Amino acid sequence: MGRGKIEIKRIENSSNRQVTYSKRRNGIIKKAKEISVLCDAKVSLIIYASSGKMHEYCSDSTTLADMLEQYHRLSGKRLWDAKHENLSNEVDRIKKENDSLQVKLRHLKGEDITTLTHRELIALEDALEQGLACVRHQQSEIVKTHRRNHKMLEEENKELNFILQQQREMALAAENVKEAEYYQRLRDYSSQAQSFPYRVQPFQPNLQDHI
Amino acid sequence: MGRGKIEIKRIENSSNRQVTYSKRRNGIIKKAKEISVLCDAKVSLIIYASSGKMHEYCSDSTTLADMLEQYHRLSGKRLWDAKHENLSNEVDRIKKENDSLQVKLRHLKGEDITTLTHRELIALEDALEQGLACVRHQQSEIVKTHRRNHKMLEEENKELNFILQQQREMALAAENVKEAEYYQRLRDYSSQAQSFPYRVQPFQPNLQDHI
DNA sequence: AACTATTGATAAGC
DNA sequence: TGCTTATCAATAGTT
Repeated sequence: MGRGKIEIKRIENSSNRQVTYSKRRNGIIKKAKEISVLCDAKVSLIIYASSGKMHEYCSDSTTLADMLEQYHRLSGKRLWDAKHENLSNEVDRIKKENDSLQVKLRHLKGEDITTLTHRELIALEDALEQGLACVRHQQSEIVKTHRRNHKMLEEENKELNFILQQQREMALAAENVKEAEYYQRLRDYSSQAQSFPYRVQPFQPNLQDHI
Repeated sequence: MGRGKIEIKRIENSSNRQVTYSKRRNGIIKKAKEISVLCDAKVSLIIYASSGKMHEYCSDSTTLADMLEQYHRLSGKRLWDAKHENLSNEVDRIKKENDSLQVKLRHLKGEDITTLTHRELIALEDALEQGLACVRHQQSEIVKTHRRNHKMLEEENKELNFILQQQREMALAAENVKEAEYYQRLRDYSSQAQSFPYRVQPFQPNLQDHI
């Protein structure tokens, strides 16, 4: 279509090629739009010119990512890079490991063991016994530690009580001293007031008994 | 182009739409091939019909994966990042789950339990005891089954031996009958051959003793 | 980029 | 689907 027929082979004239590219590119994109509207189709179109410039078209109803997702599902071909595939493999690997761990865990809990052989059951029993021994040992360790702590606290308590007692006694002694001084001053005052030479106060031999 | 002009909007008649889709799809793919040859361009075209069927075209000189790689580089848009991130997250999630399972397993085996509280140790002990009970029960079940099977085999064996013995006896009896017949014929012959009125043959009272 | 003669695509019909 | 054909659309070459 055009002023003359053309052979479908590379256009050697660079500017002609460029012009044809531009015209036909628009043509294809228009066609893509039309088919997507007319026929309710999803179209994804990517064109790279030899110059390196890129043009793309994607139906309004979808995205390129969606298209590729569907492509992946329908064709089974993998378009993603190696990294993606590695991740995918890793997920599979870890999932398998997970399953295996879950099975082991269930076996140790005594679940799903009807399919095990006698030999496997014996190994399981051994493992459980050893685990139980360790756990009980640890429990007794904890009890021991608790006891030790308890004893230490008790002793500390005793010591603190002792110190407290000492402090109280010291405070009491100070009080007595003050009291003694008070009476002394009273005596001084009396002797002064009465202008009498001397008078002996009653002695107090056991201060502790007052507490 | 065609017998009449058409409006660019969804074709409601389903079979018309299907026919138009097919024709135009071929048209676009032809155009794509032409531009890629004429203008040295790389073209990638993916079309999904509303029916779900997929058609694709990709220039001979390249692959879809290459095209997307270039797309990635030229547009900067990341088509599979979301997917990638999802996978990455899933890997993390499963790894964590894995770790937790490993820890549980180690605890049940009595390892790494020094950091556990007394309460946790008690729970662990309970779990181990229950597991042990299940495993031992299963072991005894297996032993029971083995015993039962053993007994059955013994009985079957006995029965087979009995049947075999019977067959031997029957075979022996049959053999004796044949032998008796043989001697009878011999007797008959002798008495006939001598054409003598009668002559008593030596009697054989205990045939069995000959065997 | 606009024009247009010409070819190519395709809508309708079978 | 495939074929045909009248008609319209795309575009090659020109300006």
